[in-house]
Amino acid sequence: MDFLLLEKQLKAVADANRLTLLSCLKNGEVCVCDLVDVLGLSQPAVSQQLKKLEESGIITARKVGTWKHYRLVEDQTPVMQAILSQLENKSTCQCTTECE
Amino acid sequence: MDFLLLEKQLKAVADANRLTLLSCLKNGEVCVCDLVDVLGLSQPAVSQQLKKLEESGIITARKVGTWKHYRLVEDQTPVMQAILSQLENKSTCQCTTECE
DNA sequence: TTTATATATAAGAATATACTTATATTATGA
DNA sequence: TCATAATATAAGTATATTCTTATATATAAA
Repeated sequence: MDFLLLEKQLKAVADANRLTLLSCLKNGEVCVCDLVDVLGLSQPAVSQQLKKLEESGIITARKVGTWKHYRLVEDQTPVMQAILSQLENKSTCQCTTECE
Repeated sequence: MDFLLLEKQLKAVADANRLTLLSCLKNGEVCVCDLVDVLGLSQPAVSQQLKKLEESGIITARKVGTWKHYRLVEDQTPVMQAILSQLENKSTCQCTTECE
């Protein structure tokens, strides 16, 4: 694991809101609108947080109509595996809208 | 591991200079003056970085005369163990001054 | 087409972070 | 006790981060 990727991923997760987002995604895909409800921030703020996690290779997304479903990347680094295993599984923020 | 400690430790390590400091400490105790040489920053800057790592429970120190020797805390969290194991062992920055 | 909905991007402001230089503290040794 | 050395703290500045509101984009549905 290279140093720059390690630093980038650590910066991405070193934030309470983004750790909460990851907790929500432990159970599977969640769409942005549900994550907005969980964090209680504006929609653009959540979108920006998700972008940061995506750009560091921790999460990925697929579009379903106008929705966008984010999920954890399957292949996580050892450090990310350790971090994710410490997060509680927030199944409450499961995708509520009917998903394809 | 509680969420707040996790966030605090992640914030502490999410920085290239502080990751480098941890690399230096993997081999054992190092005094501040040697760490200053490694980072190439001012002495106060390094002192502040060390403080941040100490306050999050990752490193600790002992005084030896006017020197202060920092080292990794023995009992690391699983997340910190994973992070530390990814860092290269920078033995170059071993304490050069004769230590007690 | 037009309208509505979900999400992303842009711009700007508030706050946090990480340096710098100057100074304080503490221990040693002359 | 005075001077020196190692480290810490304080204050200020530059930069980065993280929100907000406004606007753009893309899809779906009327």
